[in-house]
Amino acid sequence: MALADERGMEAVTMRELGRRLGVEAASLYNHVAGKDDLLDGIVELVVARIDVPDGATGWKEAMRRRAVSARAVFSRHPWAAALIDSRGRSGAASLFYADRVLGALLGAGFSPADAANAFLALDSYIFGFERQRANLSLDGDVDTTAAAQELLDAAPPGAYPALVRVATEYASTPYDEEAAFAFGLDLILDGLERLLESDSIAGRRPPPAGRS
Amino acid sequence: MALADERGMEAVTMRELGRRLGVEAASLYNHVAGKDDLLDGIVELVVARIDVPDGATGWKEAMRRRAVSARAVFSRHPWAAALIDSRGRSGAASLFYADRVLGALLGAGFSPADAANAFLALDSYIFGFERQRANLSLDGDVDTTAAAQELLDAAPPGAYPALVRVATEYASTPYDEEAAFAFGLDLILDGLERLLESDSIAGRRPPPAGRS
DNA sequence: CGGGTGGAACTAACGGTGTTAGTTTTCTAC
DNA sequence: GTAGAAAACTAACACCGTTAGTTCCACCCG
Repeated sequence: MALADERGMEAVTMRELGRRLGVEAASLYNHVAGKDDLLDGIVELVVARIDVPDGATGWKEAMRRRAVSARAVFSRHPWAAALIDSRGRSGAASLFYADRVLGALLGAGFSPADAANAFLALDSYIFGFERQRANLSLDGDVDTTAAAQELLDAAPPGAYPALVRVATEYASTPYDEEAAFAFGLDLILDGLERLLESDSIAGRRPPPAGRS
Repeated sequence: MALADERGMEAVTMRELGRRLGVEAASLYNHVAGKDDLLDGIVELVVARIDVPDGATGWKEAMRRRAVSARAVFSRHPWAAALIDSRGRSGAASLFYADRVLGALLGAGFSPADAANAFLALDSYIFGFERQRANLSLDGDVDTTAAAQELLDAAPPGAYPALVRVATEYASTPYDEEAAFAFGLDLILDGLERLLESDSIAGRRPPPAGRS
């Protein structure tokens, strides 16, 4: 993880890791089954760092905390989200994580199907947001106003009117990533809350899994 | 793309592609600057296949169409989502795509900041969902009831109660991916609609970018 | 104290990757 | 028919993950 933090994921190679540890690459195979095993271990470590609902706080706050916690982890380790979704998450930490999240949702009154869908929707958003952040801001604090200005300069005069209008906006007022993340997150959380309320009013008729 | 479709992304290598074209690997460099250039080209082709708002249909329907279109493309080319988010999207097709989406949102009355946030939220969800789908169902039609049963068998007896409860549900009734996707999508779209209505009622006071 | 045992390092190599340099073939256009 | 360009070829480089076989060294037991 330290190696990935400092030099990026593409630098974590058996030989480089060995060099880092003062050891030959082949020697690592005494401790790890292979590179896949190594990466799986890293994934487990990362997932274990994400805050997990504790059962005491309400579901909405718990979900929000989980989301911002995941985002904090991904911001500290920009390679983590890409790594996690390039491999399955099937380790103990991942199962524990899923269990706690689903537990919080079931405890709040969601049906099993809705809980699963809510979990999937939230995780899709959280991981998807990170993915977009990672490959448009290139990790690290990019000056978004400068980036917007650059796009304005590079764009052909007539083309992309809407894109230009939005870029103009962000060329003057800086982009607040925290607010952007909260925007979509609250959309989903508020929607889930409304779903929960309408179901409890409707008197426990099993709700359809899909579209309203 | 044909090679990736048939043998997976890890099979698209310079030498294999050359073999496919009856040519040596090094010869490809007469047509492509390098592998990055090649992959960028593939990304452009994929993005160009996603339906783009045409300006005639309402914003909500246009966004939904775009989402299901993207999902259809990703389902035909399971490697595409991972490829796109492993590289930036900066080509002409990507810019065109972004412009059309933002245009539809601006035209519907969203402020530039809200349009950008809505675009980001939707794309985060669309791509994030695909990512999750790809690495838990392993491309192709996995029997989800069997997978759920397998998890039930493998889980330690006492652990993961919530996970087990949800898995039990899906061991009997099969998982409807379409419905699961629509679940989160409608959450976001309905939330955006509500945001739009409340803003237009509130009489054009510039709305905060972030949480409600 | 001495020897055996086992873990963890080493060297060397294999097949595969992207990529480059230099050369040769092939096609097109005058 | 030939000059020149486009695109193929061969050969090689540096790197990757991984394996086989070997050596070293520290610990335990008699």
